[in-house]
Amino acid sequence: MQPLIIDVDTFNLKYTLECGQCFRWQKISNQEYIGIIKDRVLRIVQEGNKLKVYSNKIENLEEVVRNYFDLNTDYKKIEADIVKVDNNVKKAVNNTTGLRILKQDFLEMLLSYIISANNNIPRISKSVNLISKRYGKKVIFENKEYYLFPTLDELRNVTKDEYRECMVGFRDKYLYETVNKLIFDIENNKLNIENLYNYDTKELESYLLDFKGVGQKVCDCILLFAFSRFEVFPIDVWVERVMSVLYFKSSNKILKKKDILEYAKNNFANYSGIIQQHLFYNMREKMIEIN
DNA sequence: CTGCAGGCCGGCG
DNA sequence: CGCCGGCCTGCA
Repeated sequence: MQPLIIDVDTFNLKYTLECGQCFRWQKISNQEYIGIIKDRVLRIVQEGNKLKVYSNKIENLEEVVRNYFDLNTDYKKIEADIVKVDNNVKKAVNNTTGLRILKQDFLEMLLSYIISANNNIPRISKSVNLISKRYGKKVIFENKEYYLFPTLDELRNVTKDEYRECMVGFRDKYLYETVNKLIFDIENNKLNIENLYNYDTKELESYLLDFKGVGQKVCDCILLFAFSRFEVFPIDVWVERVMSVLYFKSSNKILKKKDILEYAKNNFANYSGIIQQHLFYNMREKMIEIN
């Protein structure tokens, strides 16, 4: 088939898909990945400022891709803005320009980041893929099978033990209770998922923190990667490490998450989440030194 | 064999 | 309140 061609600016497919915000994209090469957005499978190739997009489903394809990769937001302007923050940020952003925050599915983010607690990326991917394979719809694309992330309804009758069979370990009960709470809230008119996008960030945060298995870090990841709330700053052990080296090295007192959060709020402000992803990616790929 | 990985919960001081 | 031990699983 003829690919859909999309012109892009300040966009890097590799940095965007490998910065750790998503768990299911398969890497073919540095310029080519296969993954799932909503109800379709896509193979995307980046050639300079062009994306070639192949999919099993053509209708609204450009709109779906533009929305997922947030291509209608002016990242050139955002990056020009955040490089002024300080030299660490400037260096990081220049190394990984075009890294964008995805607009991913809420349910998938909620469950994936619950699974992420005290876990590592290969195992998180494995669990999310198992859950999709067992409960999601099968899609054939280029003669191979793929599985959509299941809907709430498809998860309705899944038991705690069945989650555990997906290798999620002690997080089984959190997934089970979370799915049940979502279904309960919807059926009792306490929740309309579409409406969550209209909540202000504090309101959304307090709703998310009510789920078992969702603490501050998991909550911030959902706010950032599903709801594009760029002002949040998820702090995991890696971010804690890079922040302490870059900004608190001369400090004598014991560093607390609260201190880092306050620093980000004061200095990174409305683009904290984007800066976090650049710093995290740069550190993990050793593009900046942290000793 | 231990230790530990992109935290969270629950119990305790 | 803040602190701390335990936790599935897989890999070093």
